[in-house]
Amino acid sequence: MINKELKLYNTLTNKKEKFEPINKDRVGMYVCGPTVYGEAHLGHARSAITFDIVFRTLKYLGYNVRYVRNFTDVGHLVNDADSGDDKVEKQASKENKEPQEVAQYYEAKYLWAMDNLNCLRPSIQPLASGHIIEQIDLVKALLDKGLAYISEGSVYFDVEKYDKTVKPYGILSHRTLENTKDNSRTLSGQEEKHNPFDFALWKKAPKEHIMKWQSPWSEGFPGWHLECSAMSRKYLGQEFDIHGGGMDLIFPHHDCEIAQSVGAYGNMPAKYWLHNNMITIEGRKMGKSYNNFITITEMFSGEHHLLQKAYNPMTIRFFMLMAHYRSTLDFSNDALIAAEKGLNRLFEAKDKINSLPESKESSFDAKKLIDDTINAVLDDFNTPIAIATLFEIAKHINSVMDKKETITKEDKDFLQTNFNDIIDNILGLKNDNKGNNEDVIKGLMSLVLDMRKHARENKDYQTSDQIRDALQELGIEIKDSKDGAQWRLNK
RNA sequence: GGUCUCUUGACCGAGUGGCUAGGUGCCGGUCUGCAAAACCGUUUACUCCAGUUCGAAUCUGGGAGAGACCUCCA
Repeated sequence: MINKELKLYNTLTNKKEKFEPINKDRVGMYVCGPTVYGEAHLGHARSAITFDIVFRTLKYLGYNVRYVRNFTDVGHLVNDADSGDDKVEKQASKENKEPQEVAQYYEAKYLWAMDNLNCLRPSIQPLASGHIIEQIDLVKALLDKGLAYISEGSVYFDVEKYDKTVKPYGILSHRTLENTKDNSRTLSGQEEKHNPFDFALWKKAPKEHIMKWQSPWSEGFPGWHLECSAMSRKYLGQEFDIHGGGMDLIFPHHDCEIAQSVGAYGNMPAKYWLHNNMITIEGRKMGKSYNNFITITEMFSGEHHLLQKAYNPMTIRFFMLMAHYRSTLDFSNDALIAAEKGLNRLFEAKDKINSLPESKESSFDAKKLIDDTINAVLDDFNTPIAIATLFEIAKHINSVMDKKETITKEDKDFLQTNFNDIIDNILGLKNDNKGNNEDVIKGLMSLVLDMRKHARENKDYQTSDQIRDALQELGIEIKDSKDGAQWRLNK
């Protein structure tokens, strides 16, 4: 264990707090994952990257972390109670596929994208559809406590009763029930509910609904917030350390989760609630509902009208880490390009450490700079400060290389270990600038063949033969024809 | 309408009551046959108004603008 203090901003208290795990060296973290009815976009990436940093930092500190992130493949209603449609199912009928088919497809795509962004896979990635029994049990527990009621085959959470008899509703978003009452929209089809702000725990499925399960109340499906309460409890226990997600989940999602868990089991599910801010695009939140999102696939390929070019995964990751996770981050090509160049500079410095000339003395305090970097990360995951400090170190590395500064062997070894450790393991930035080799080879070949053609036109057969022979050595066969030269790689 | 947040230089983006954040760009330099790359140096700043203070971009009050949540949402 590394004996350093980690501070994190707790939405519950609106304060930065010292992290003290419930168990000495084990940490449980639950993060709300995506609803798998569409492709992952930059917003999903931000959330995944944010909590990847949390995960990596905790591991760096020596904690044994169990990181749980769910896939929501069922149960999120499109439009409150009035339609009863399920997002996954709706998408399925649109694509003429089985709901499970759609969910699995997007689940795989999501994982592919996050793997590329070098996000470590969570320890457990449960599916909502695989935990119907646990969710039914939770509904039962709430009914037993009298905090839920049955209406027309559906079960609703009695928010008012909970608020009066158990705990104030809305403690995470810091709003009062009075406040919520005043502002709840009156939606159609809510006659089943006692109050408009009550939320569904179990919904009776309309006959055309495909995704449905047997329950004591009706053939139906679980309510919007239930899965996270049920699954976090199953894998992390009744009380765990960190619960995370996007800021847009604070209300109602996380407040409902709290109400369900506290109502059923008596205690707060998590101690620390962490929320990442949104990615914006032209000042607006990026999201499906605004139809202004860029998928990660599009980022990698550059095929989107707002993209000037393709961006590689590490550029995207670095771009996100250059802003603090609790600030909104505005998407722009300029910022991405700036990130790309900056990251390369950092990688170049990293590669140089090994070949630095050693001296008797160091002209700068490597230990302090590394300390500053780590302390920045430990101060509520302040990656922008950490990165700024890494750039400072990079500048020193370059200066030593230019013989304007000096470094001892000891400091050099220290940097080699720690600079790399921070970049590789804490920030999770890896230098895999392999790029698209095929395009490069094609370009190179047309260039080489062009030069050979010129040589032949000038009757410089010595050069043209030299090119052909050298290519032959590399396993590239040249075939001259009337229409020019063709080539083939014999491997 | 209610609750809350934000407003920093050409762009992105940190931050603290007093000391140049950092990146990208621009400009200058080193290097170079020329160029590019690389490296070094430099430059422009805190939405407006009033107040507290020896001193505020940072605290307080007010104005303007933007955004988030209040409905599924990372």
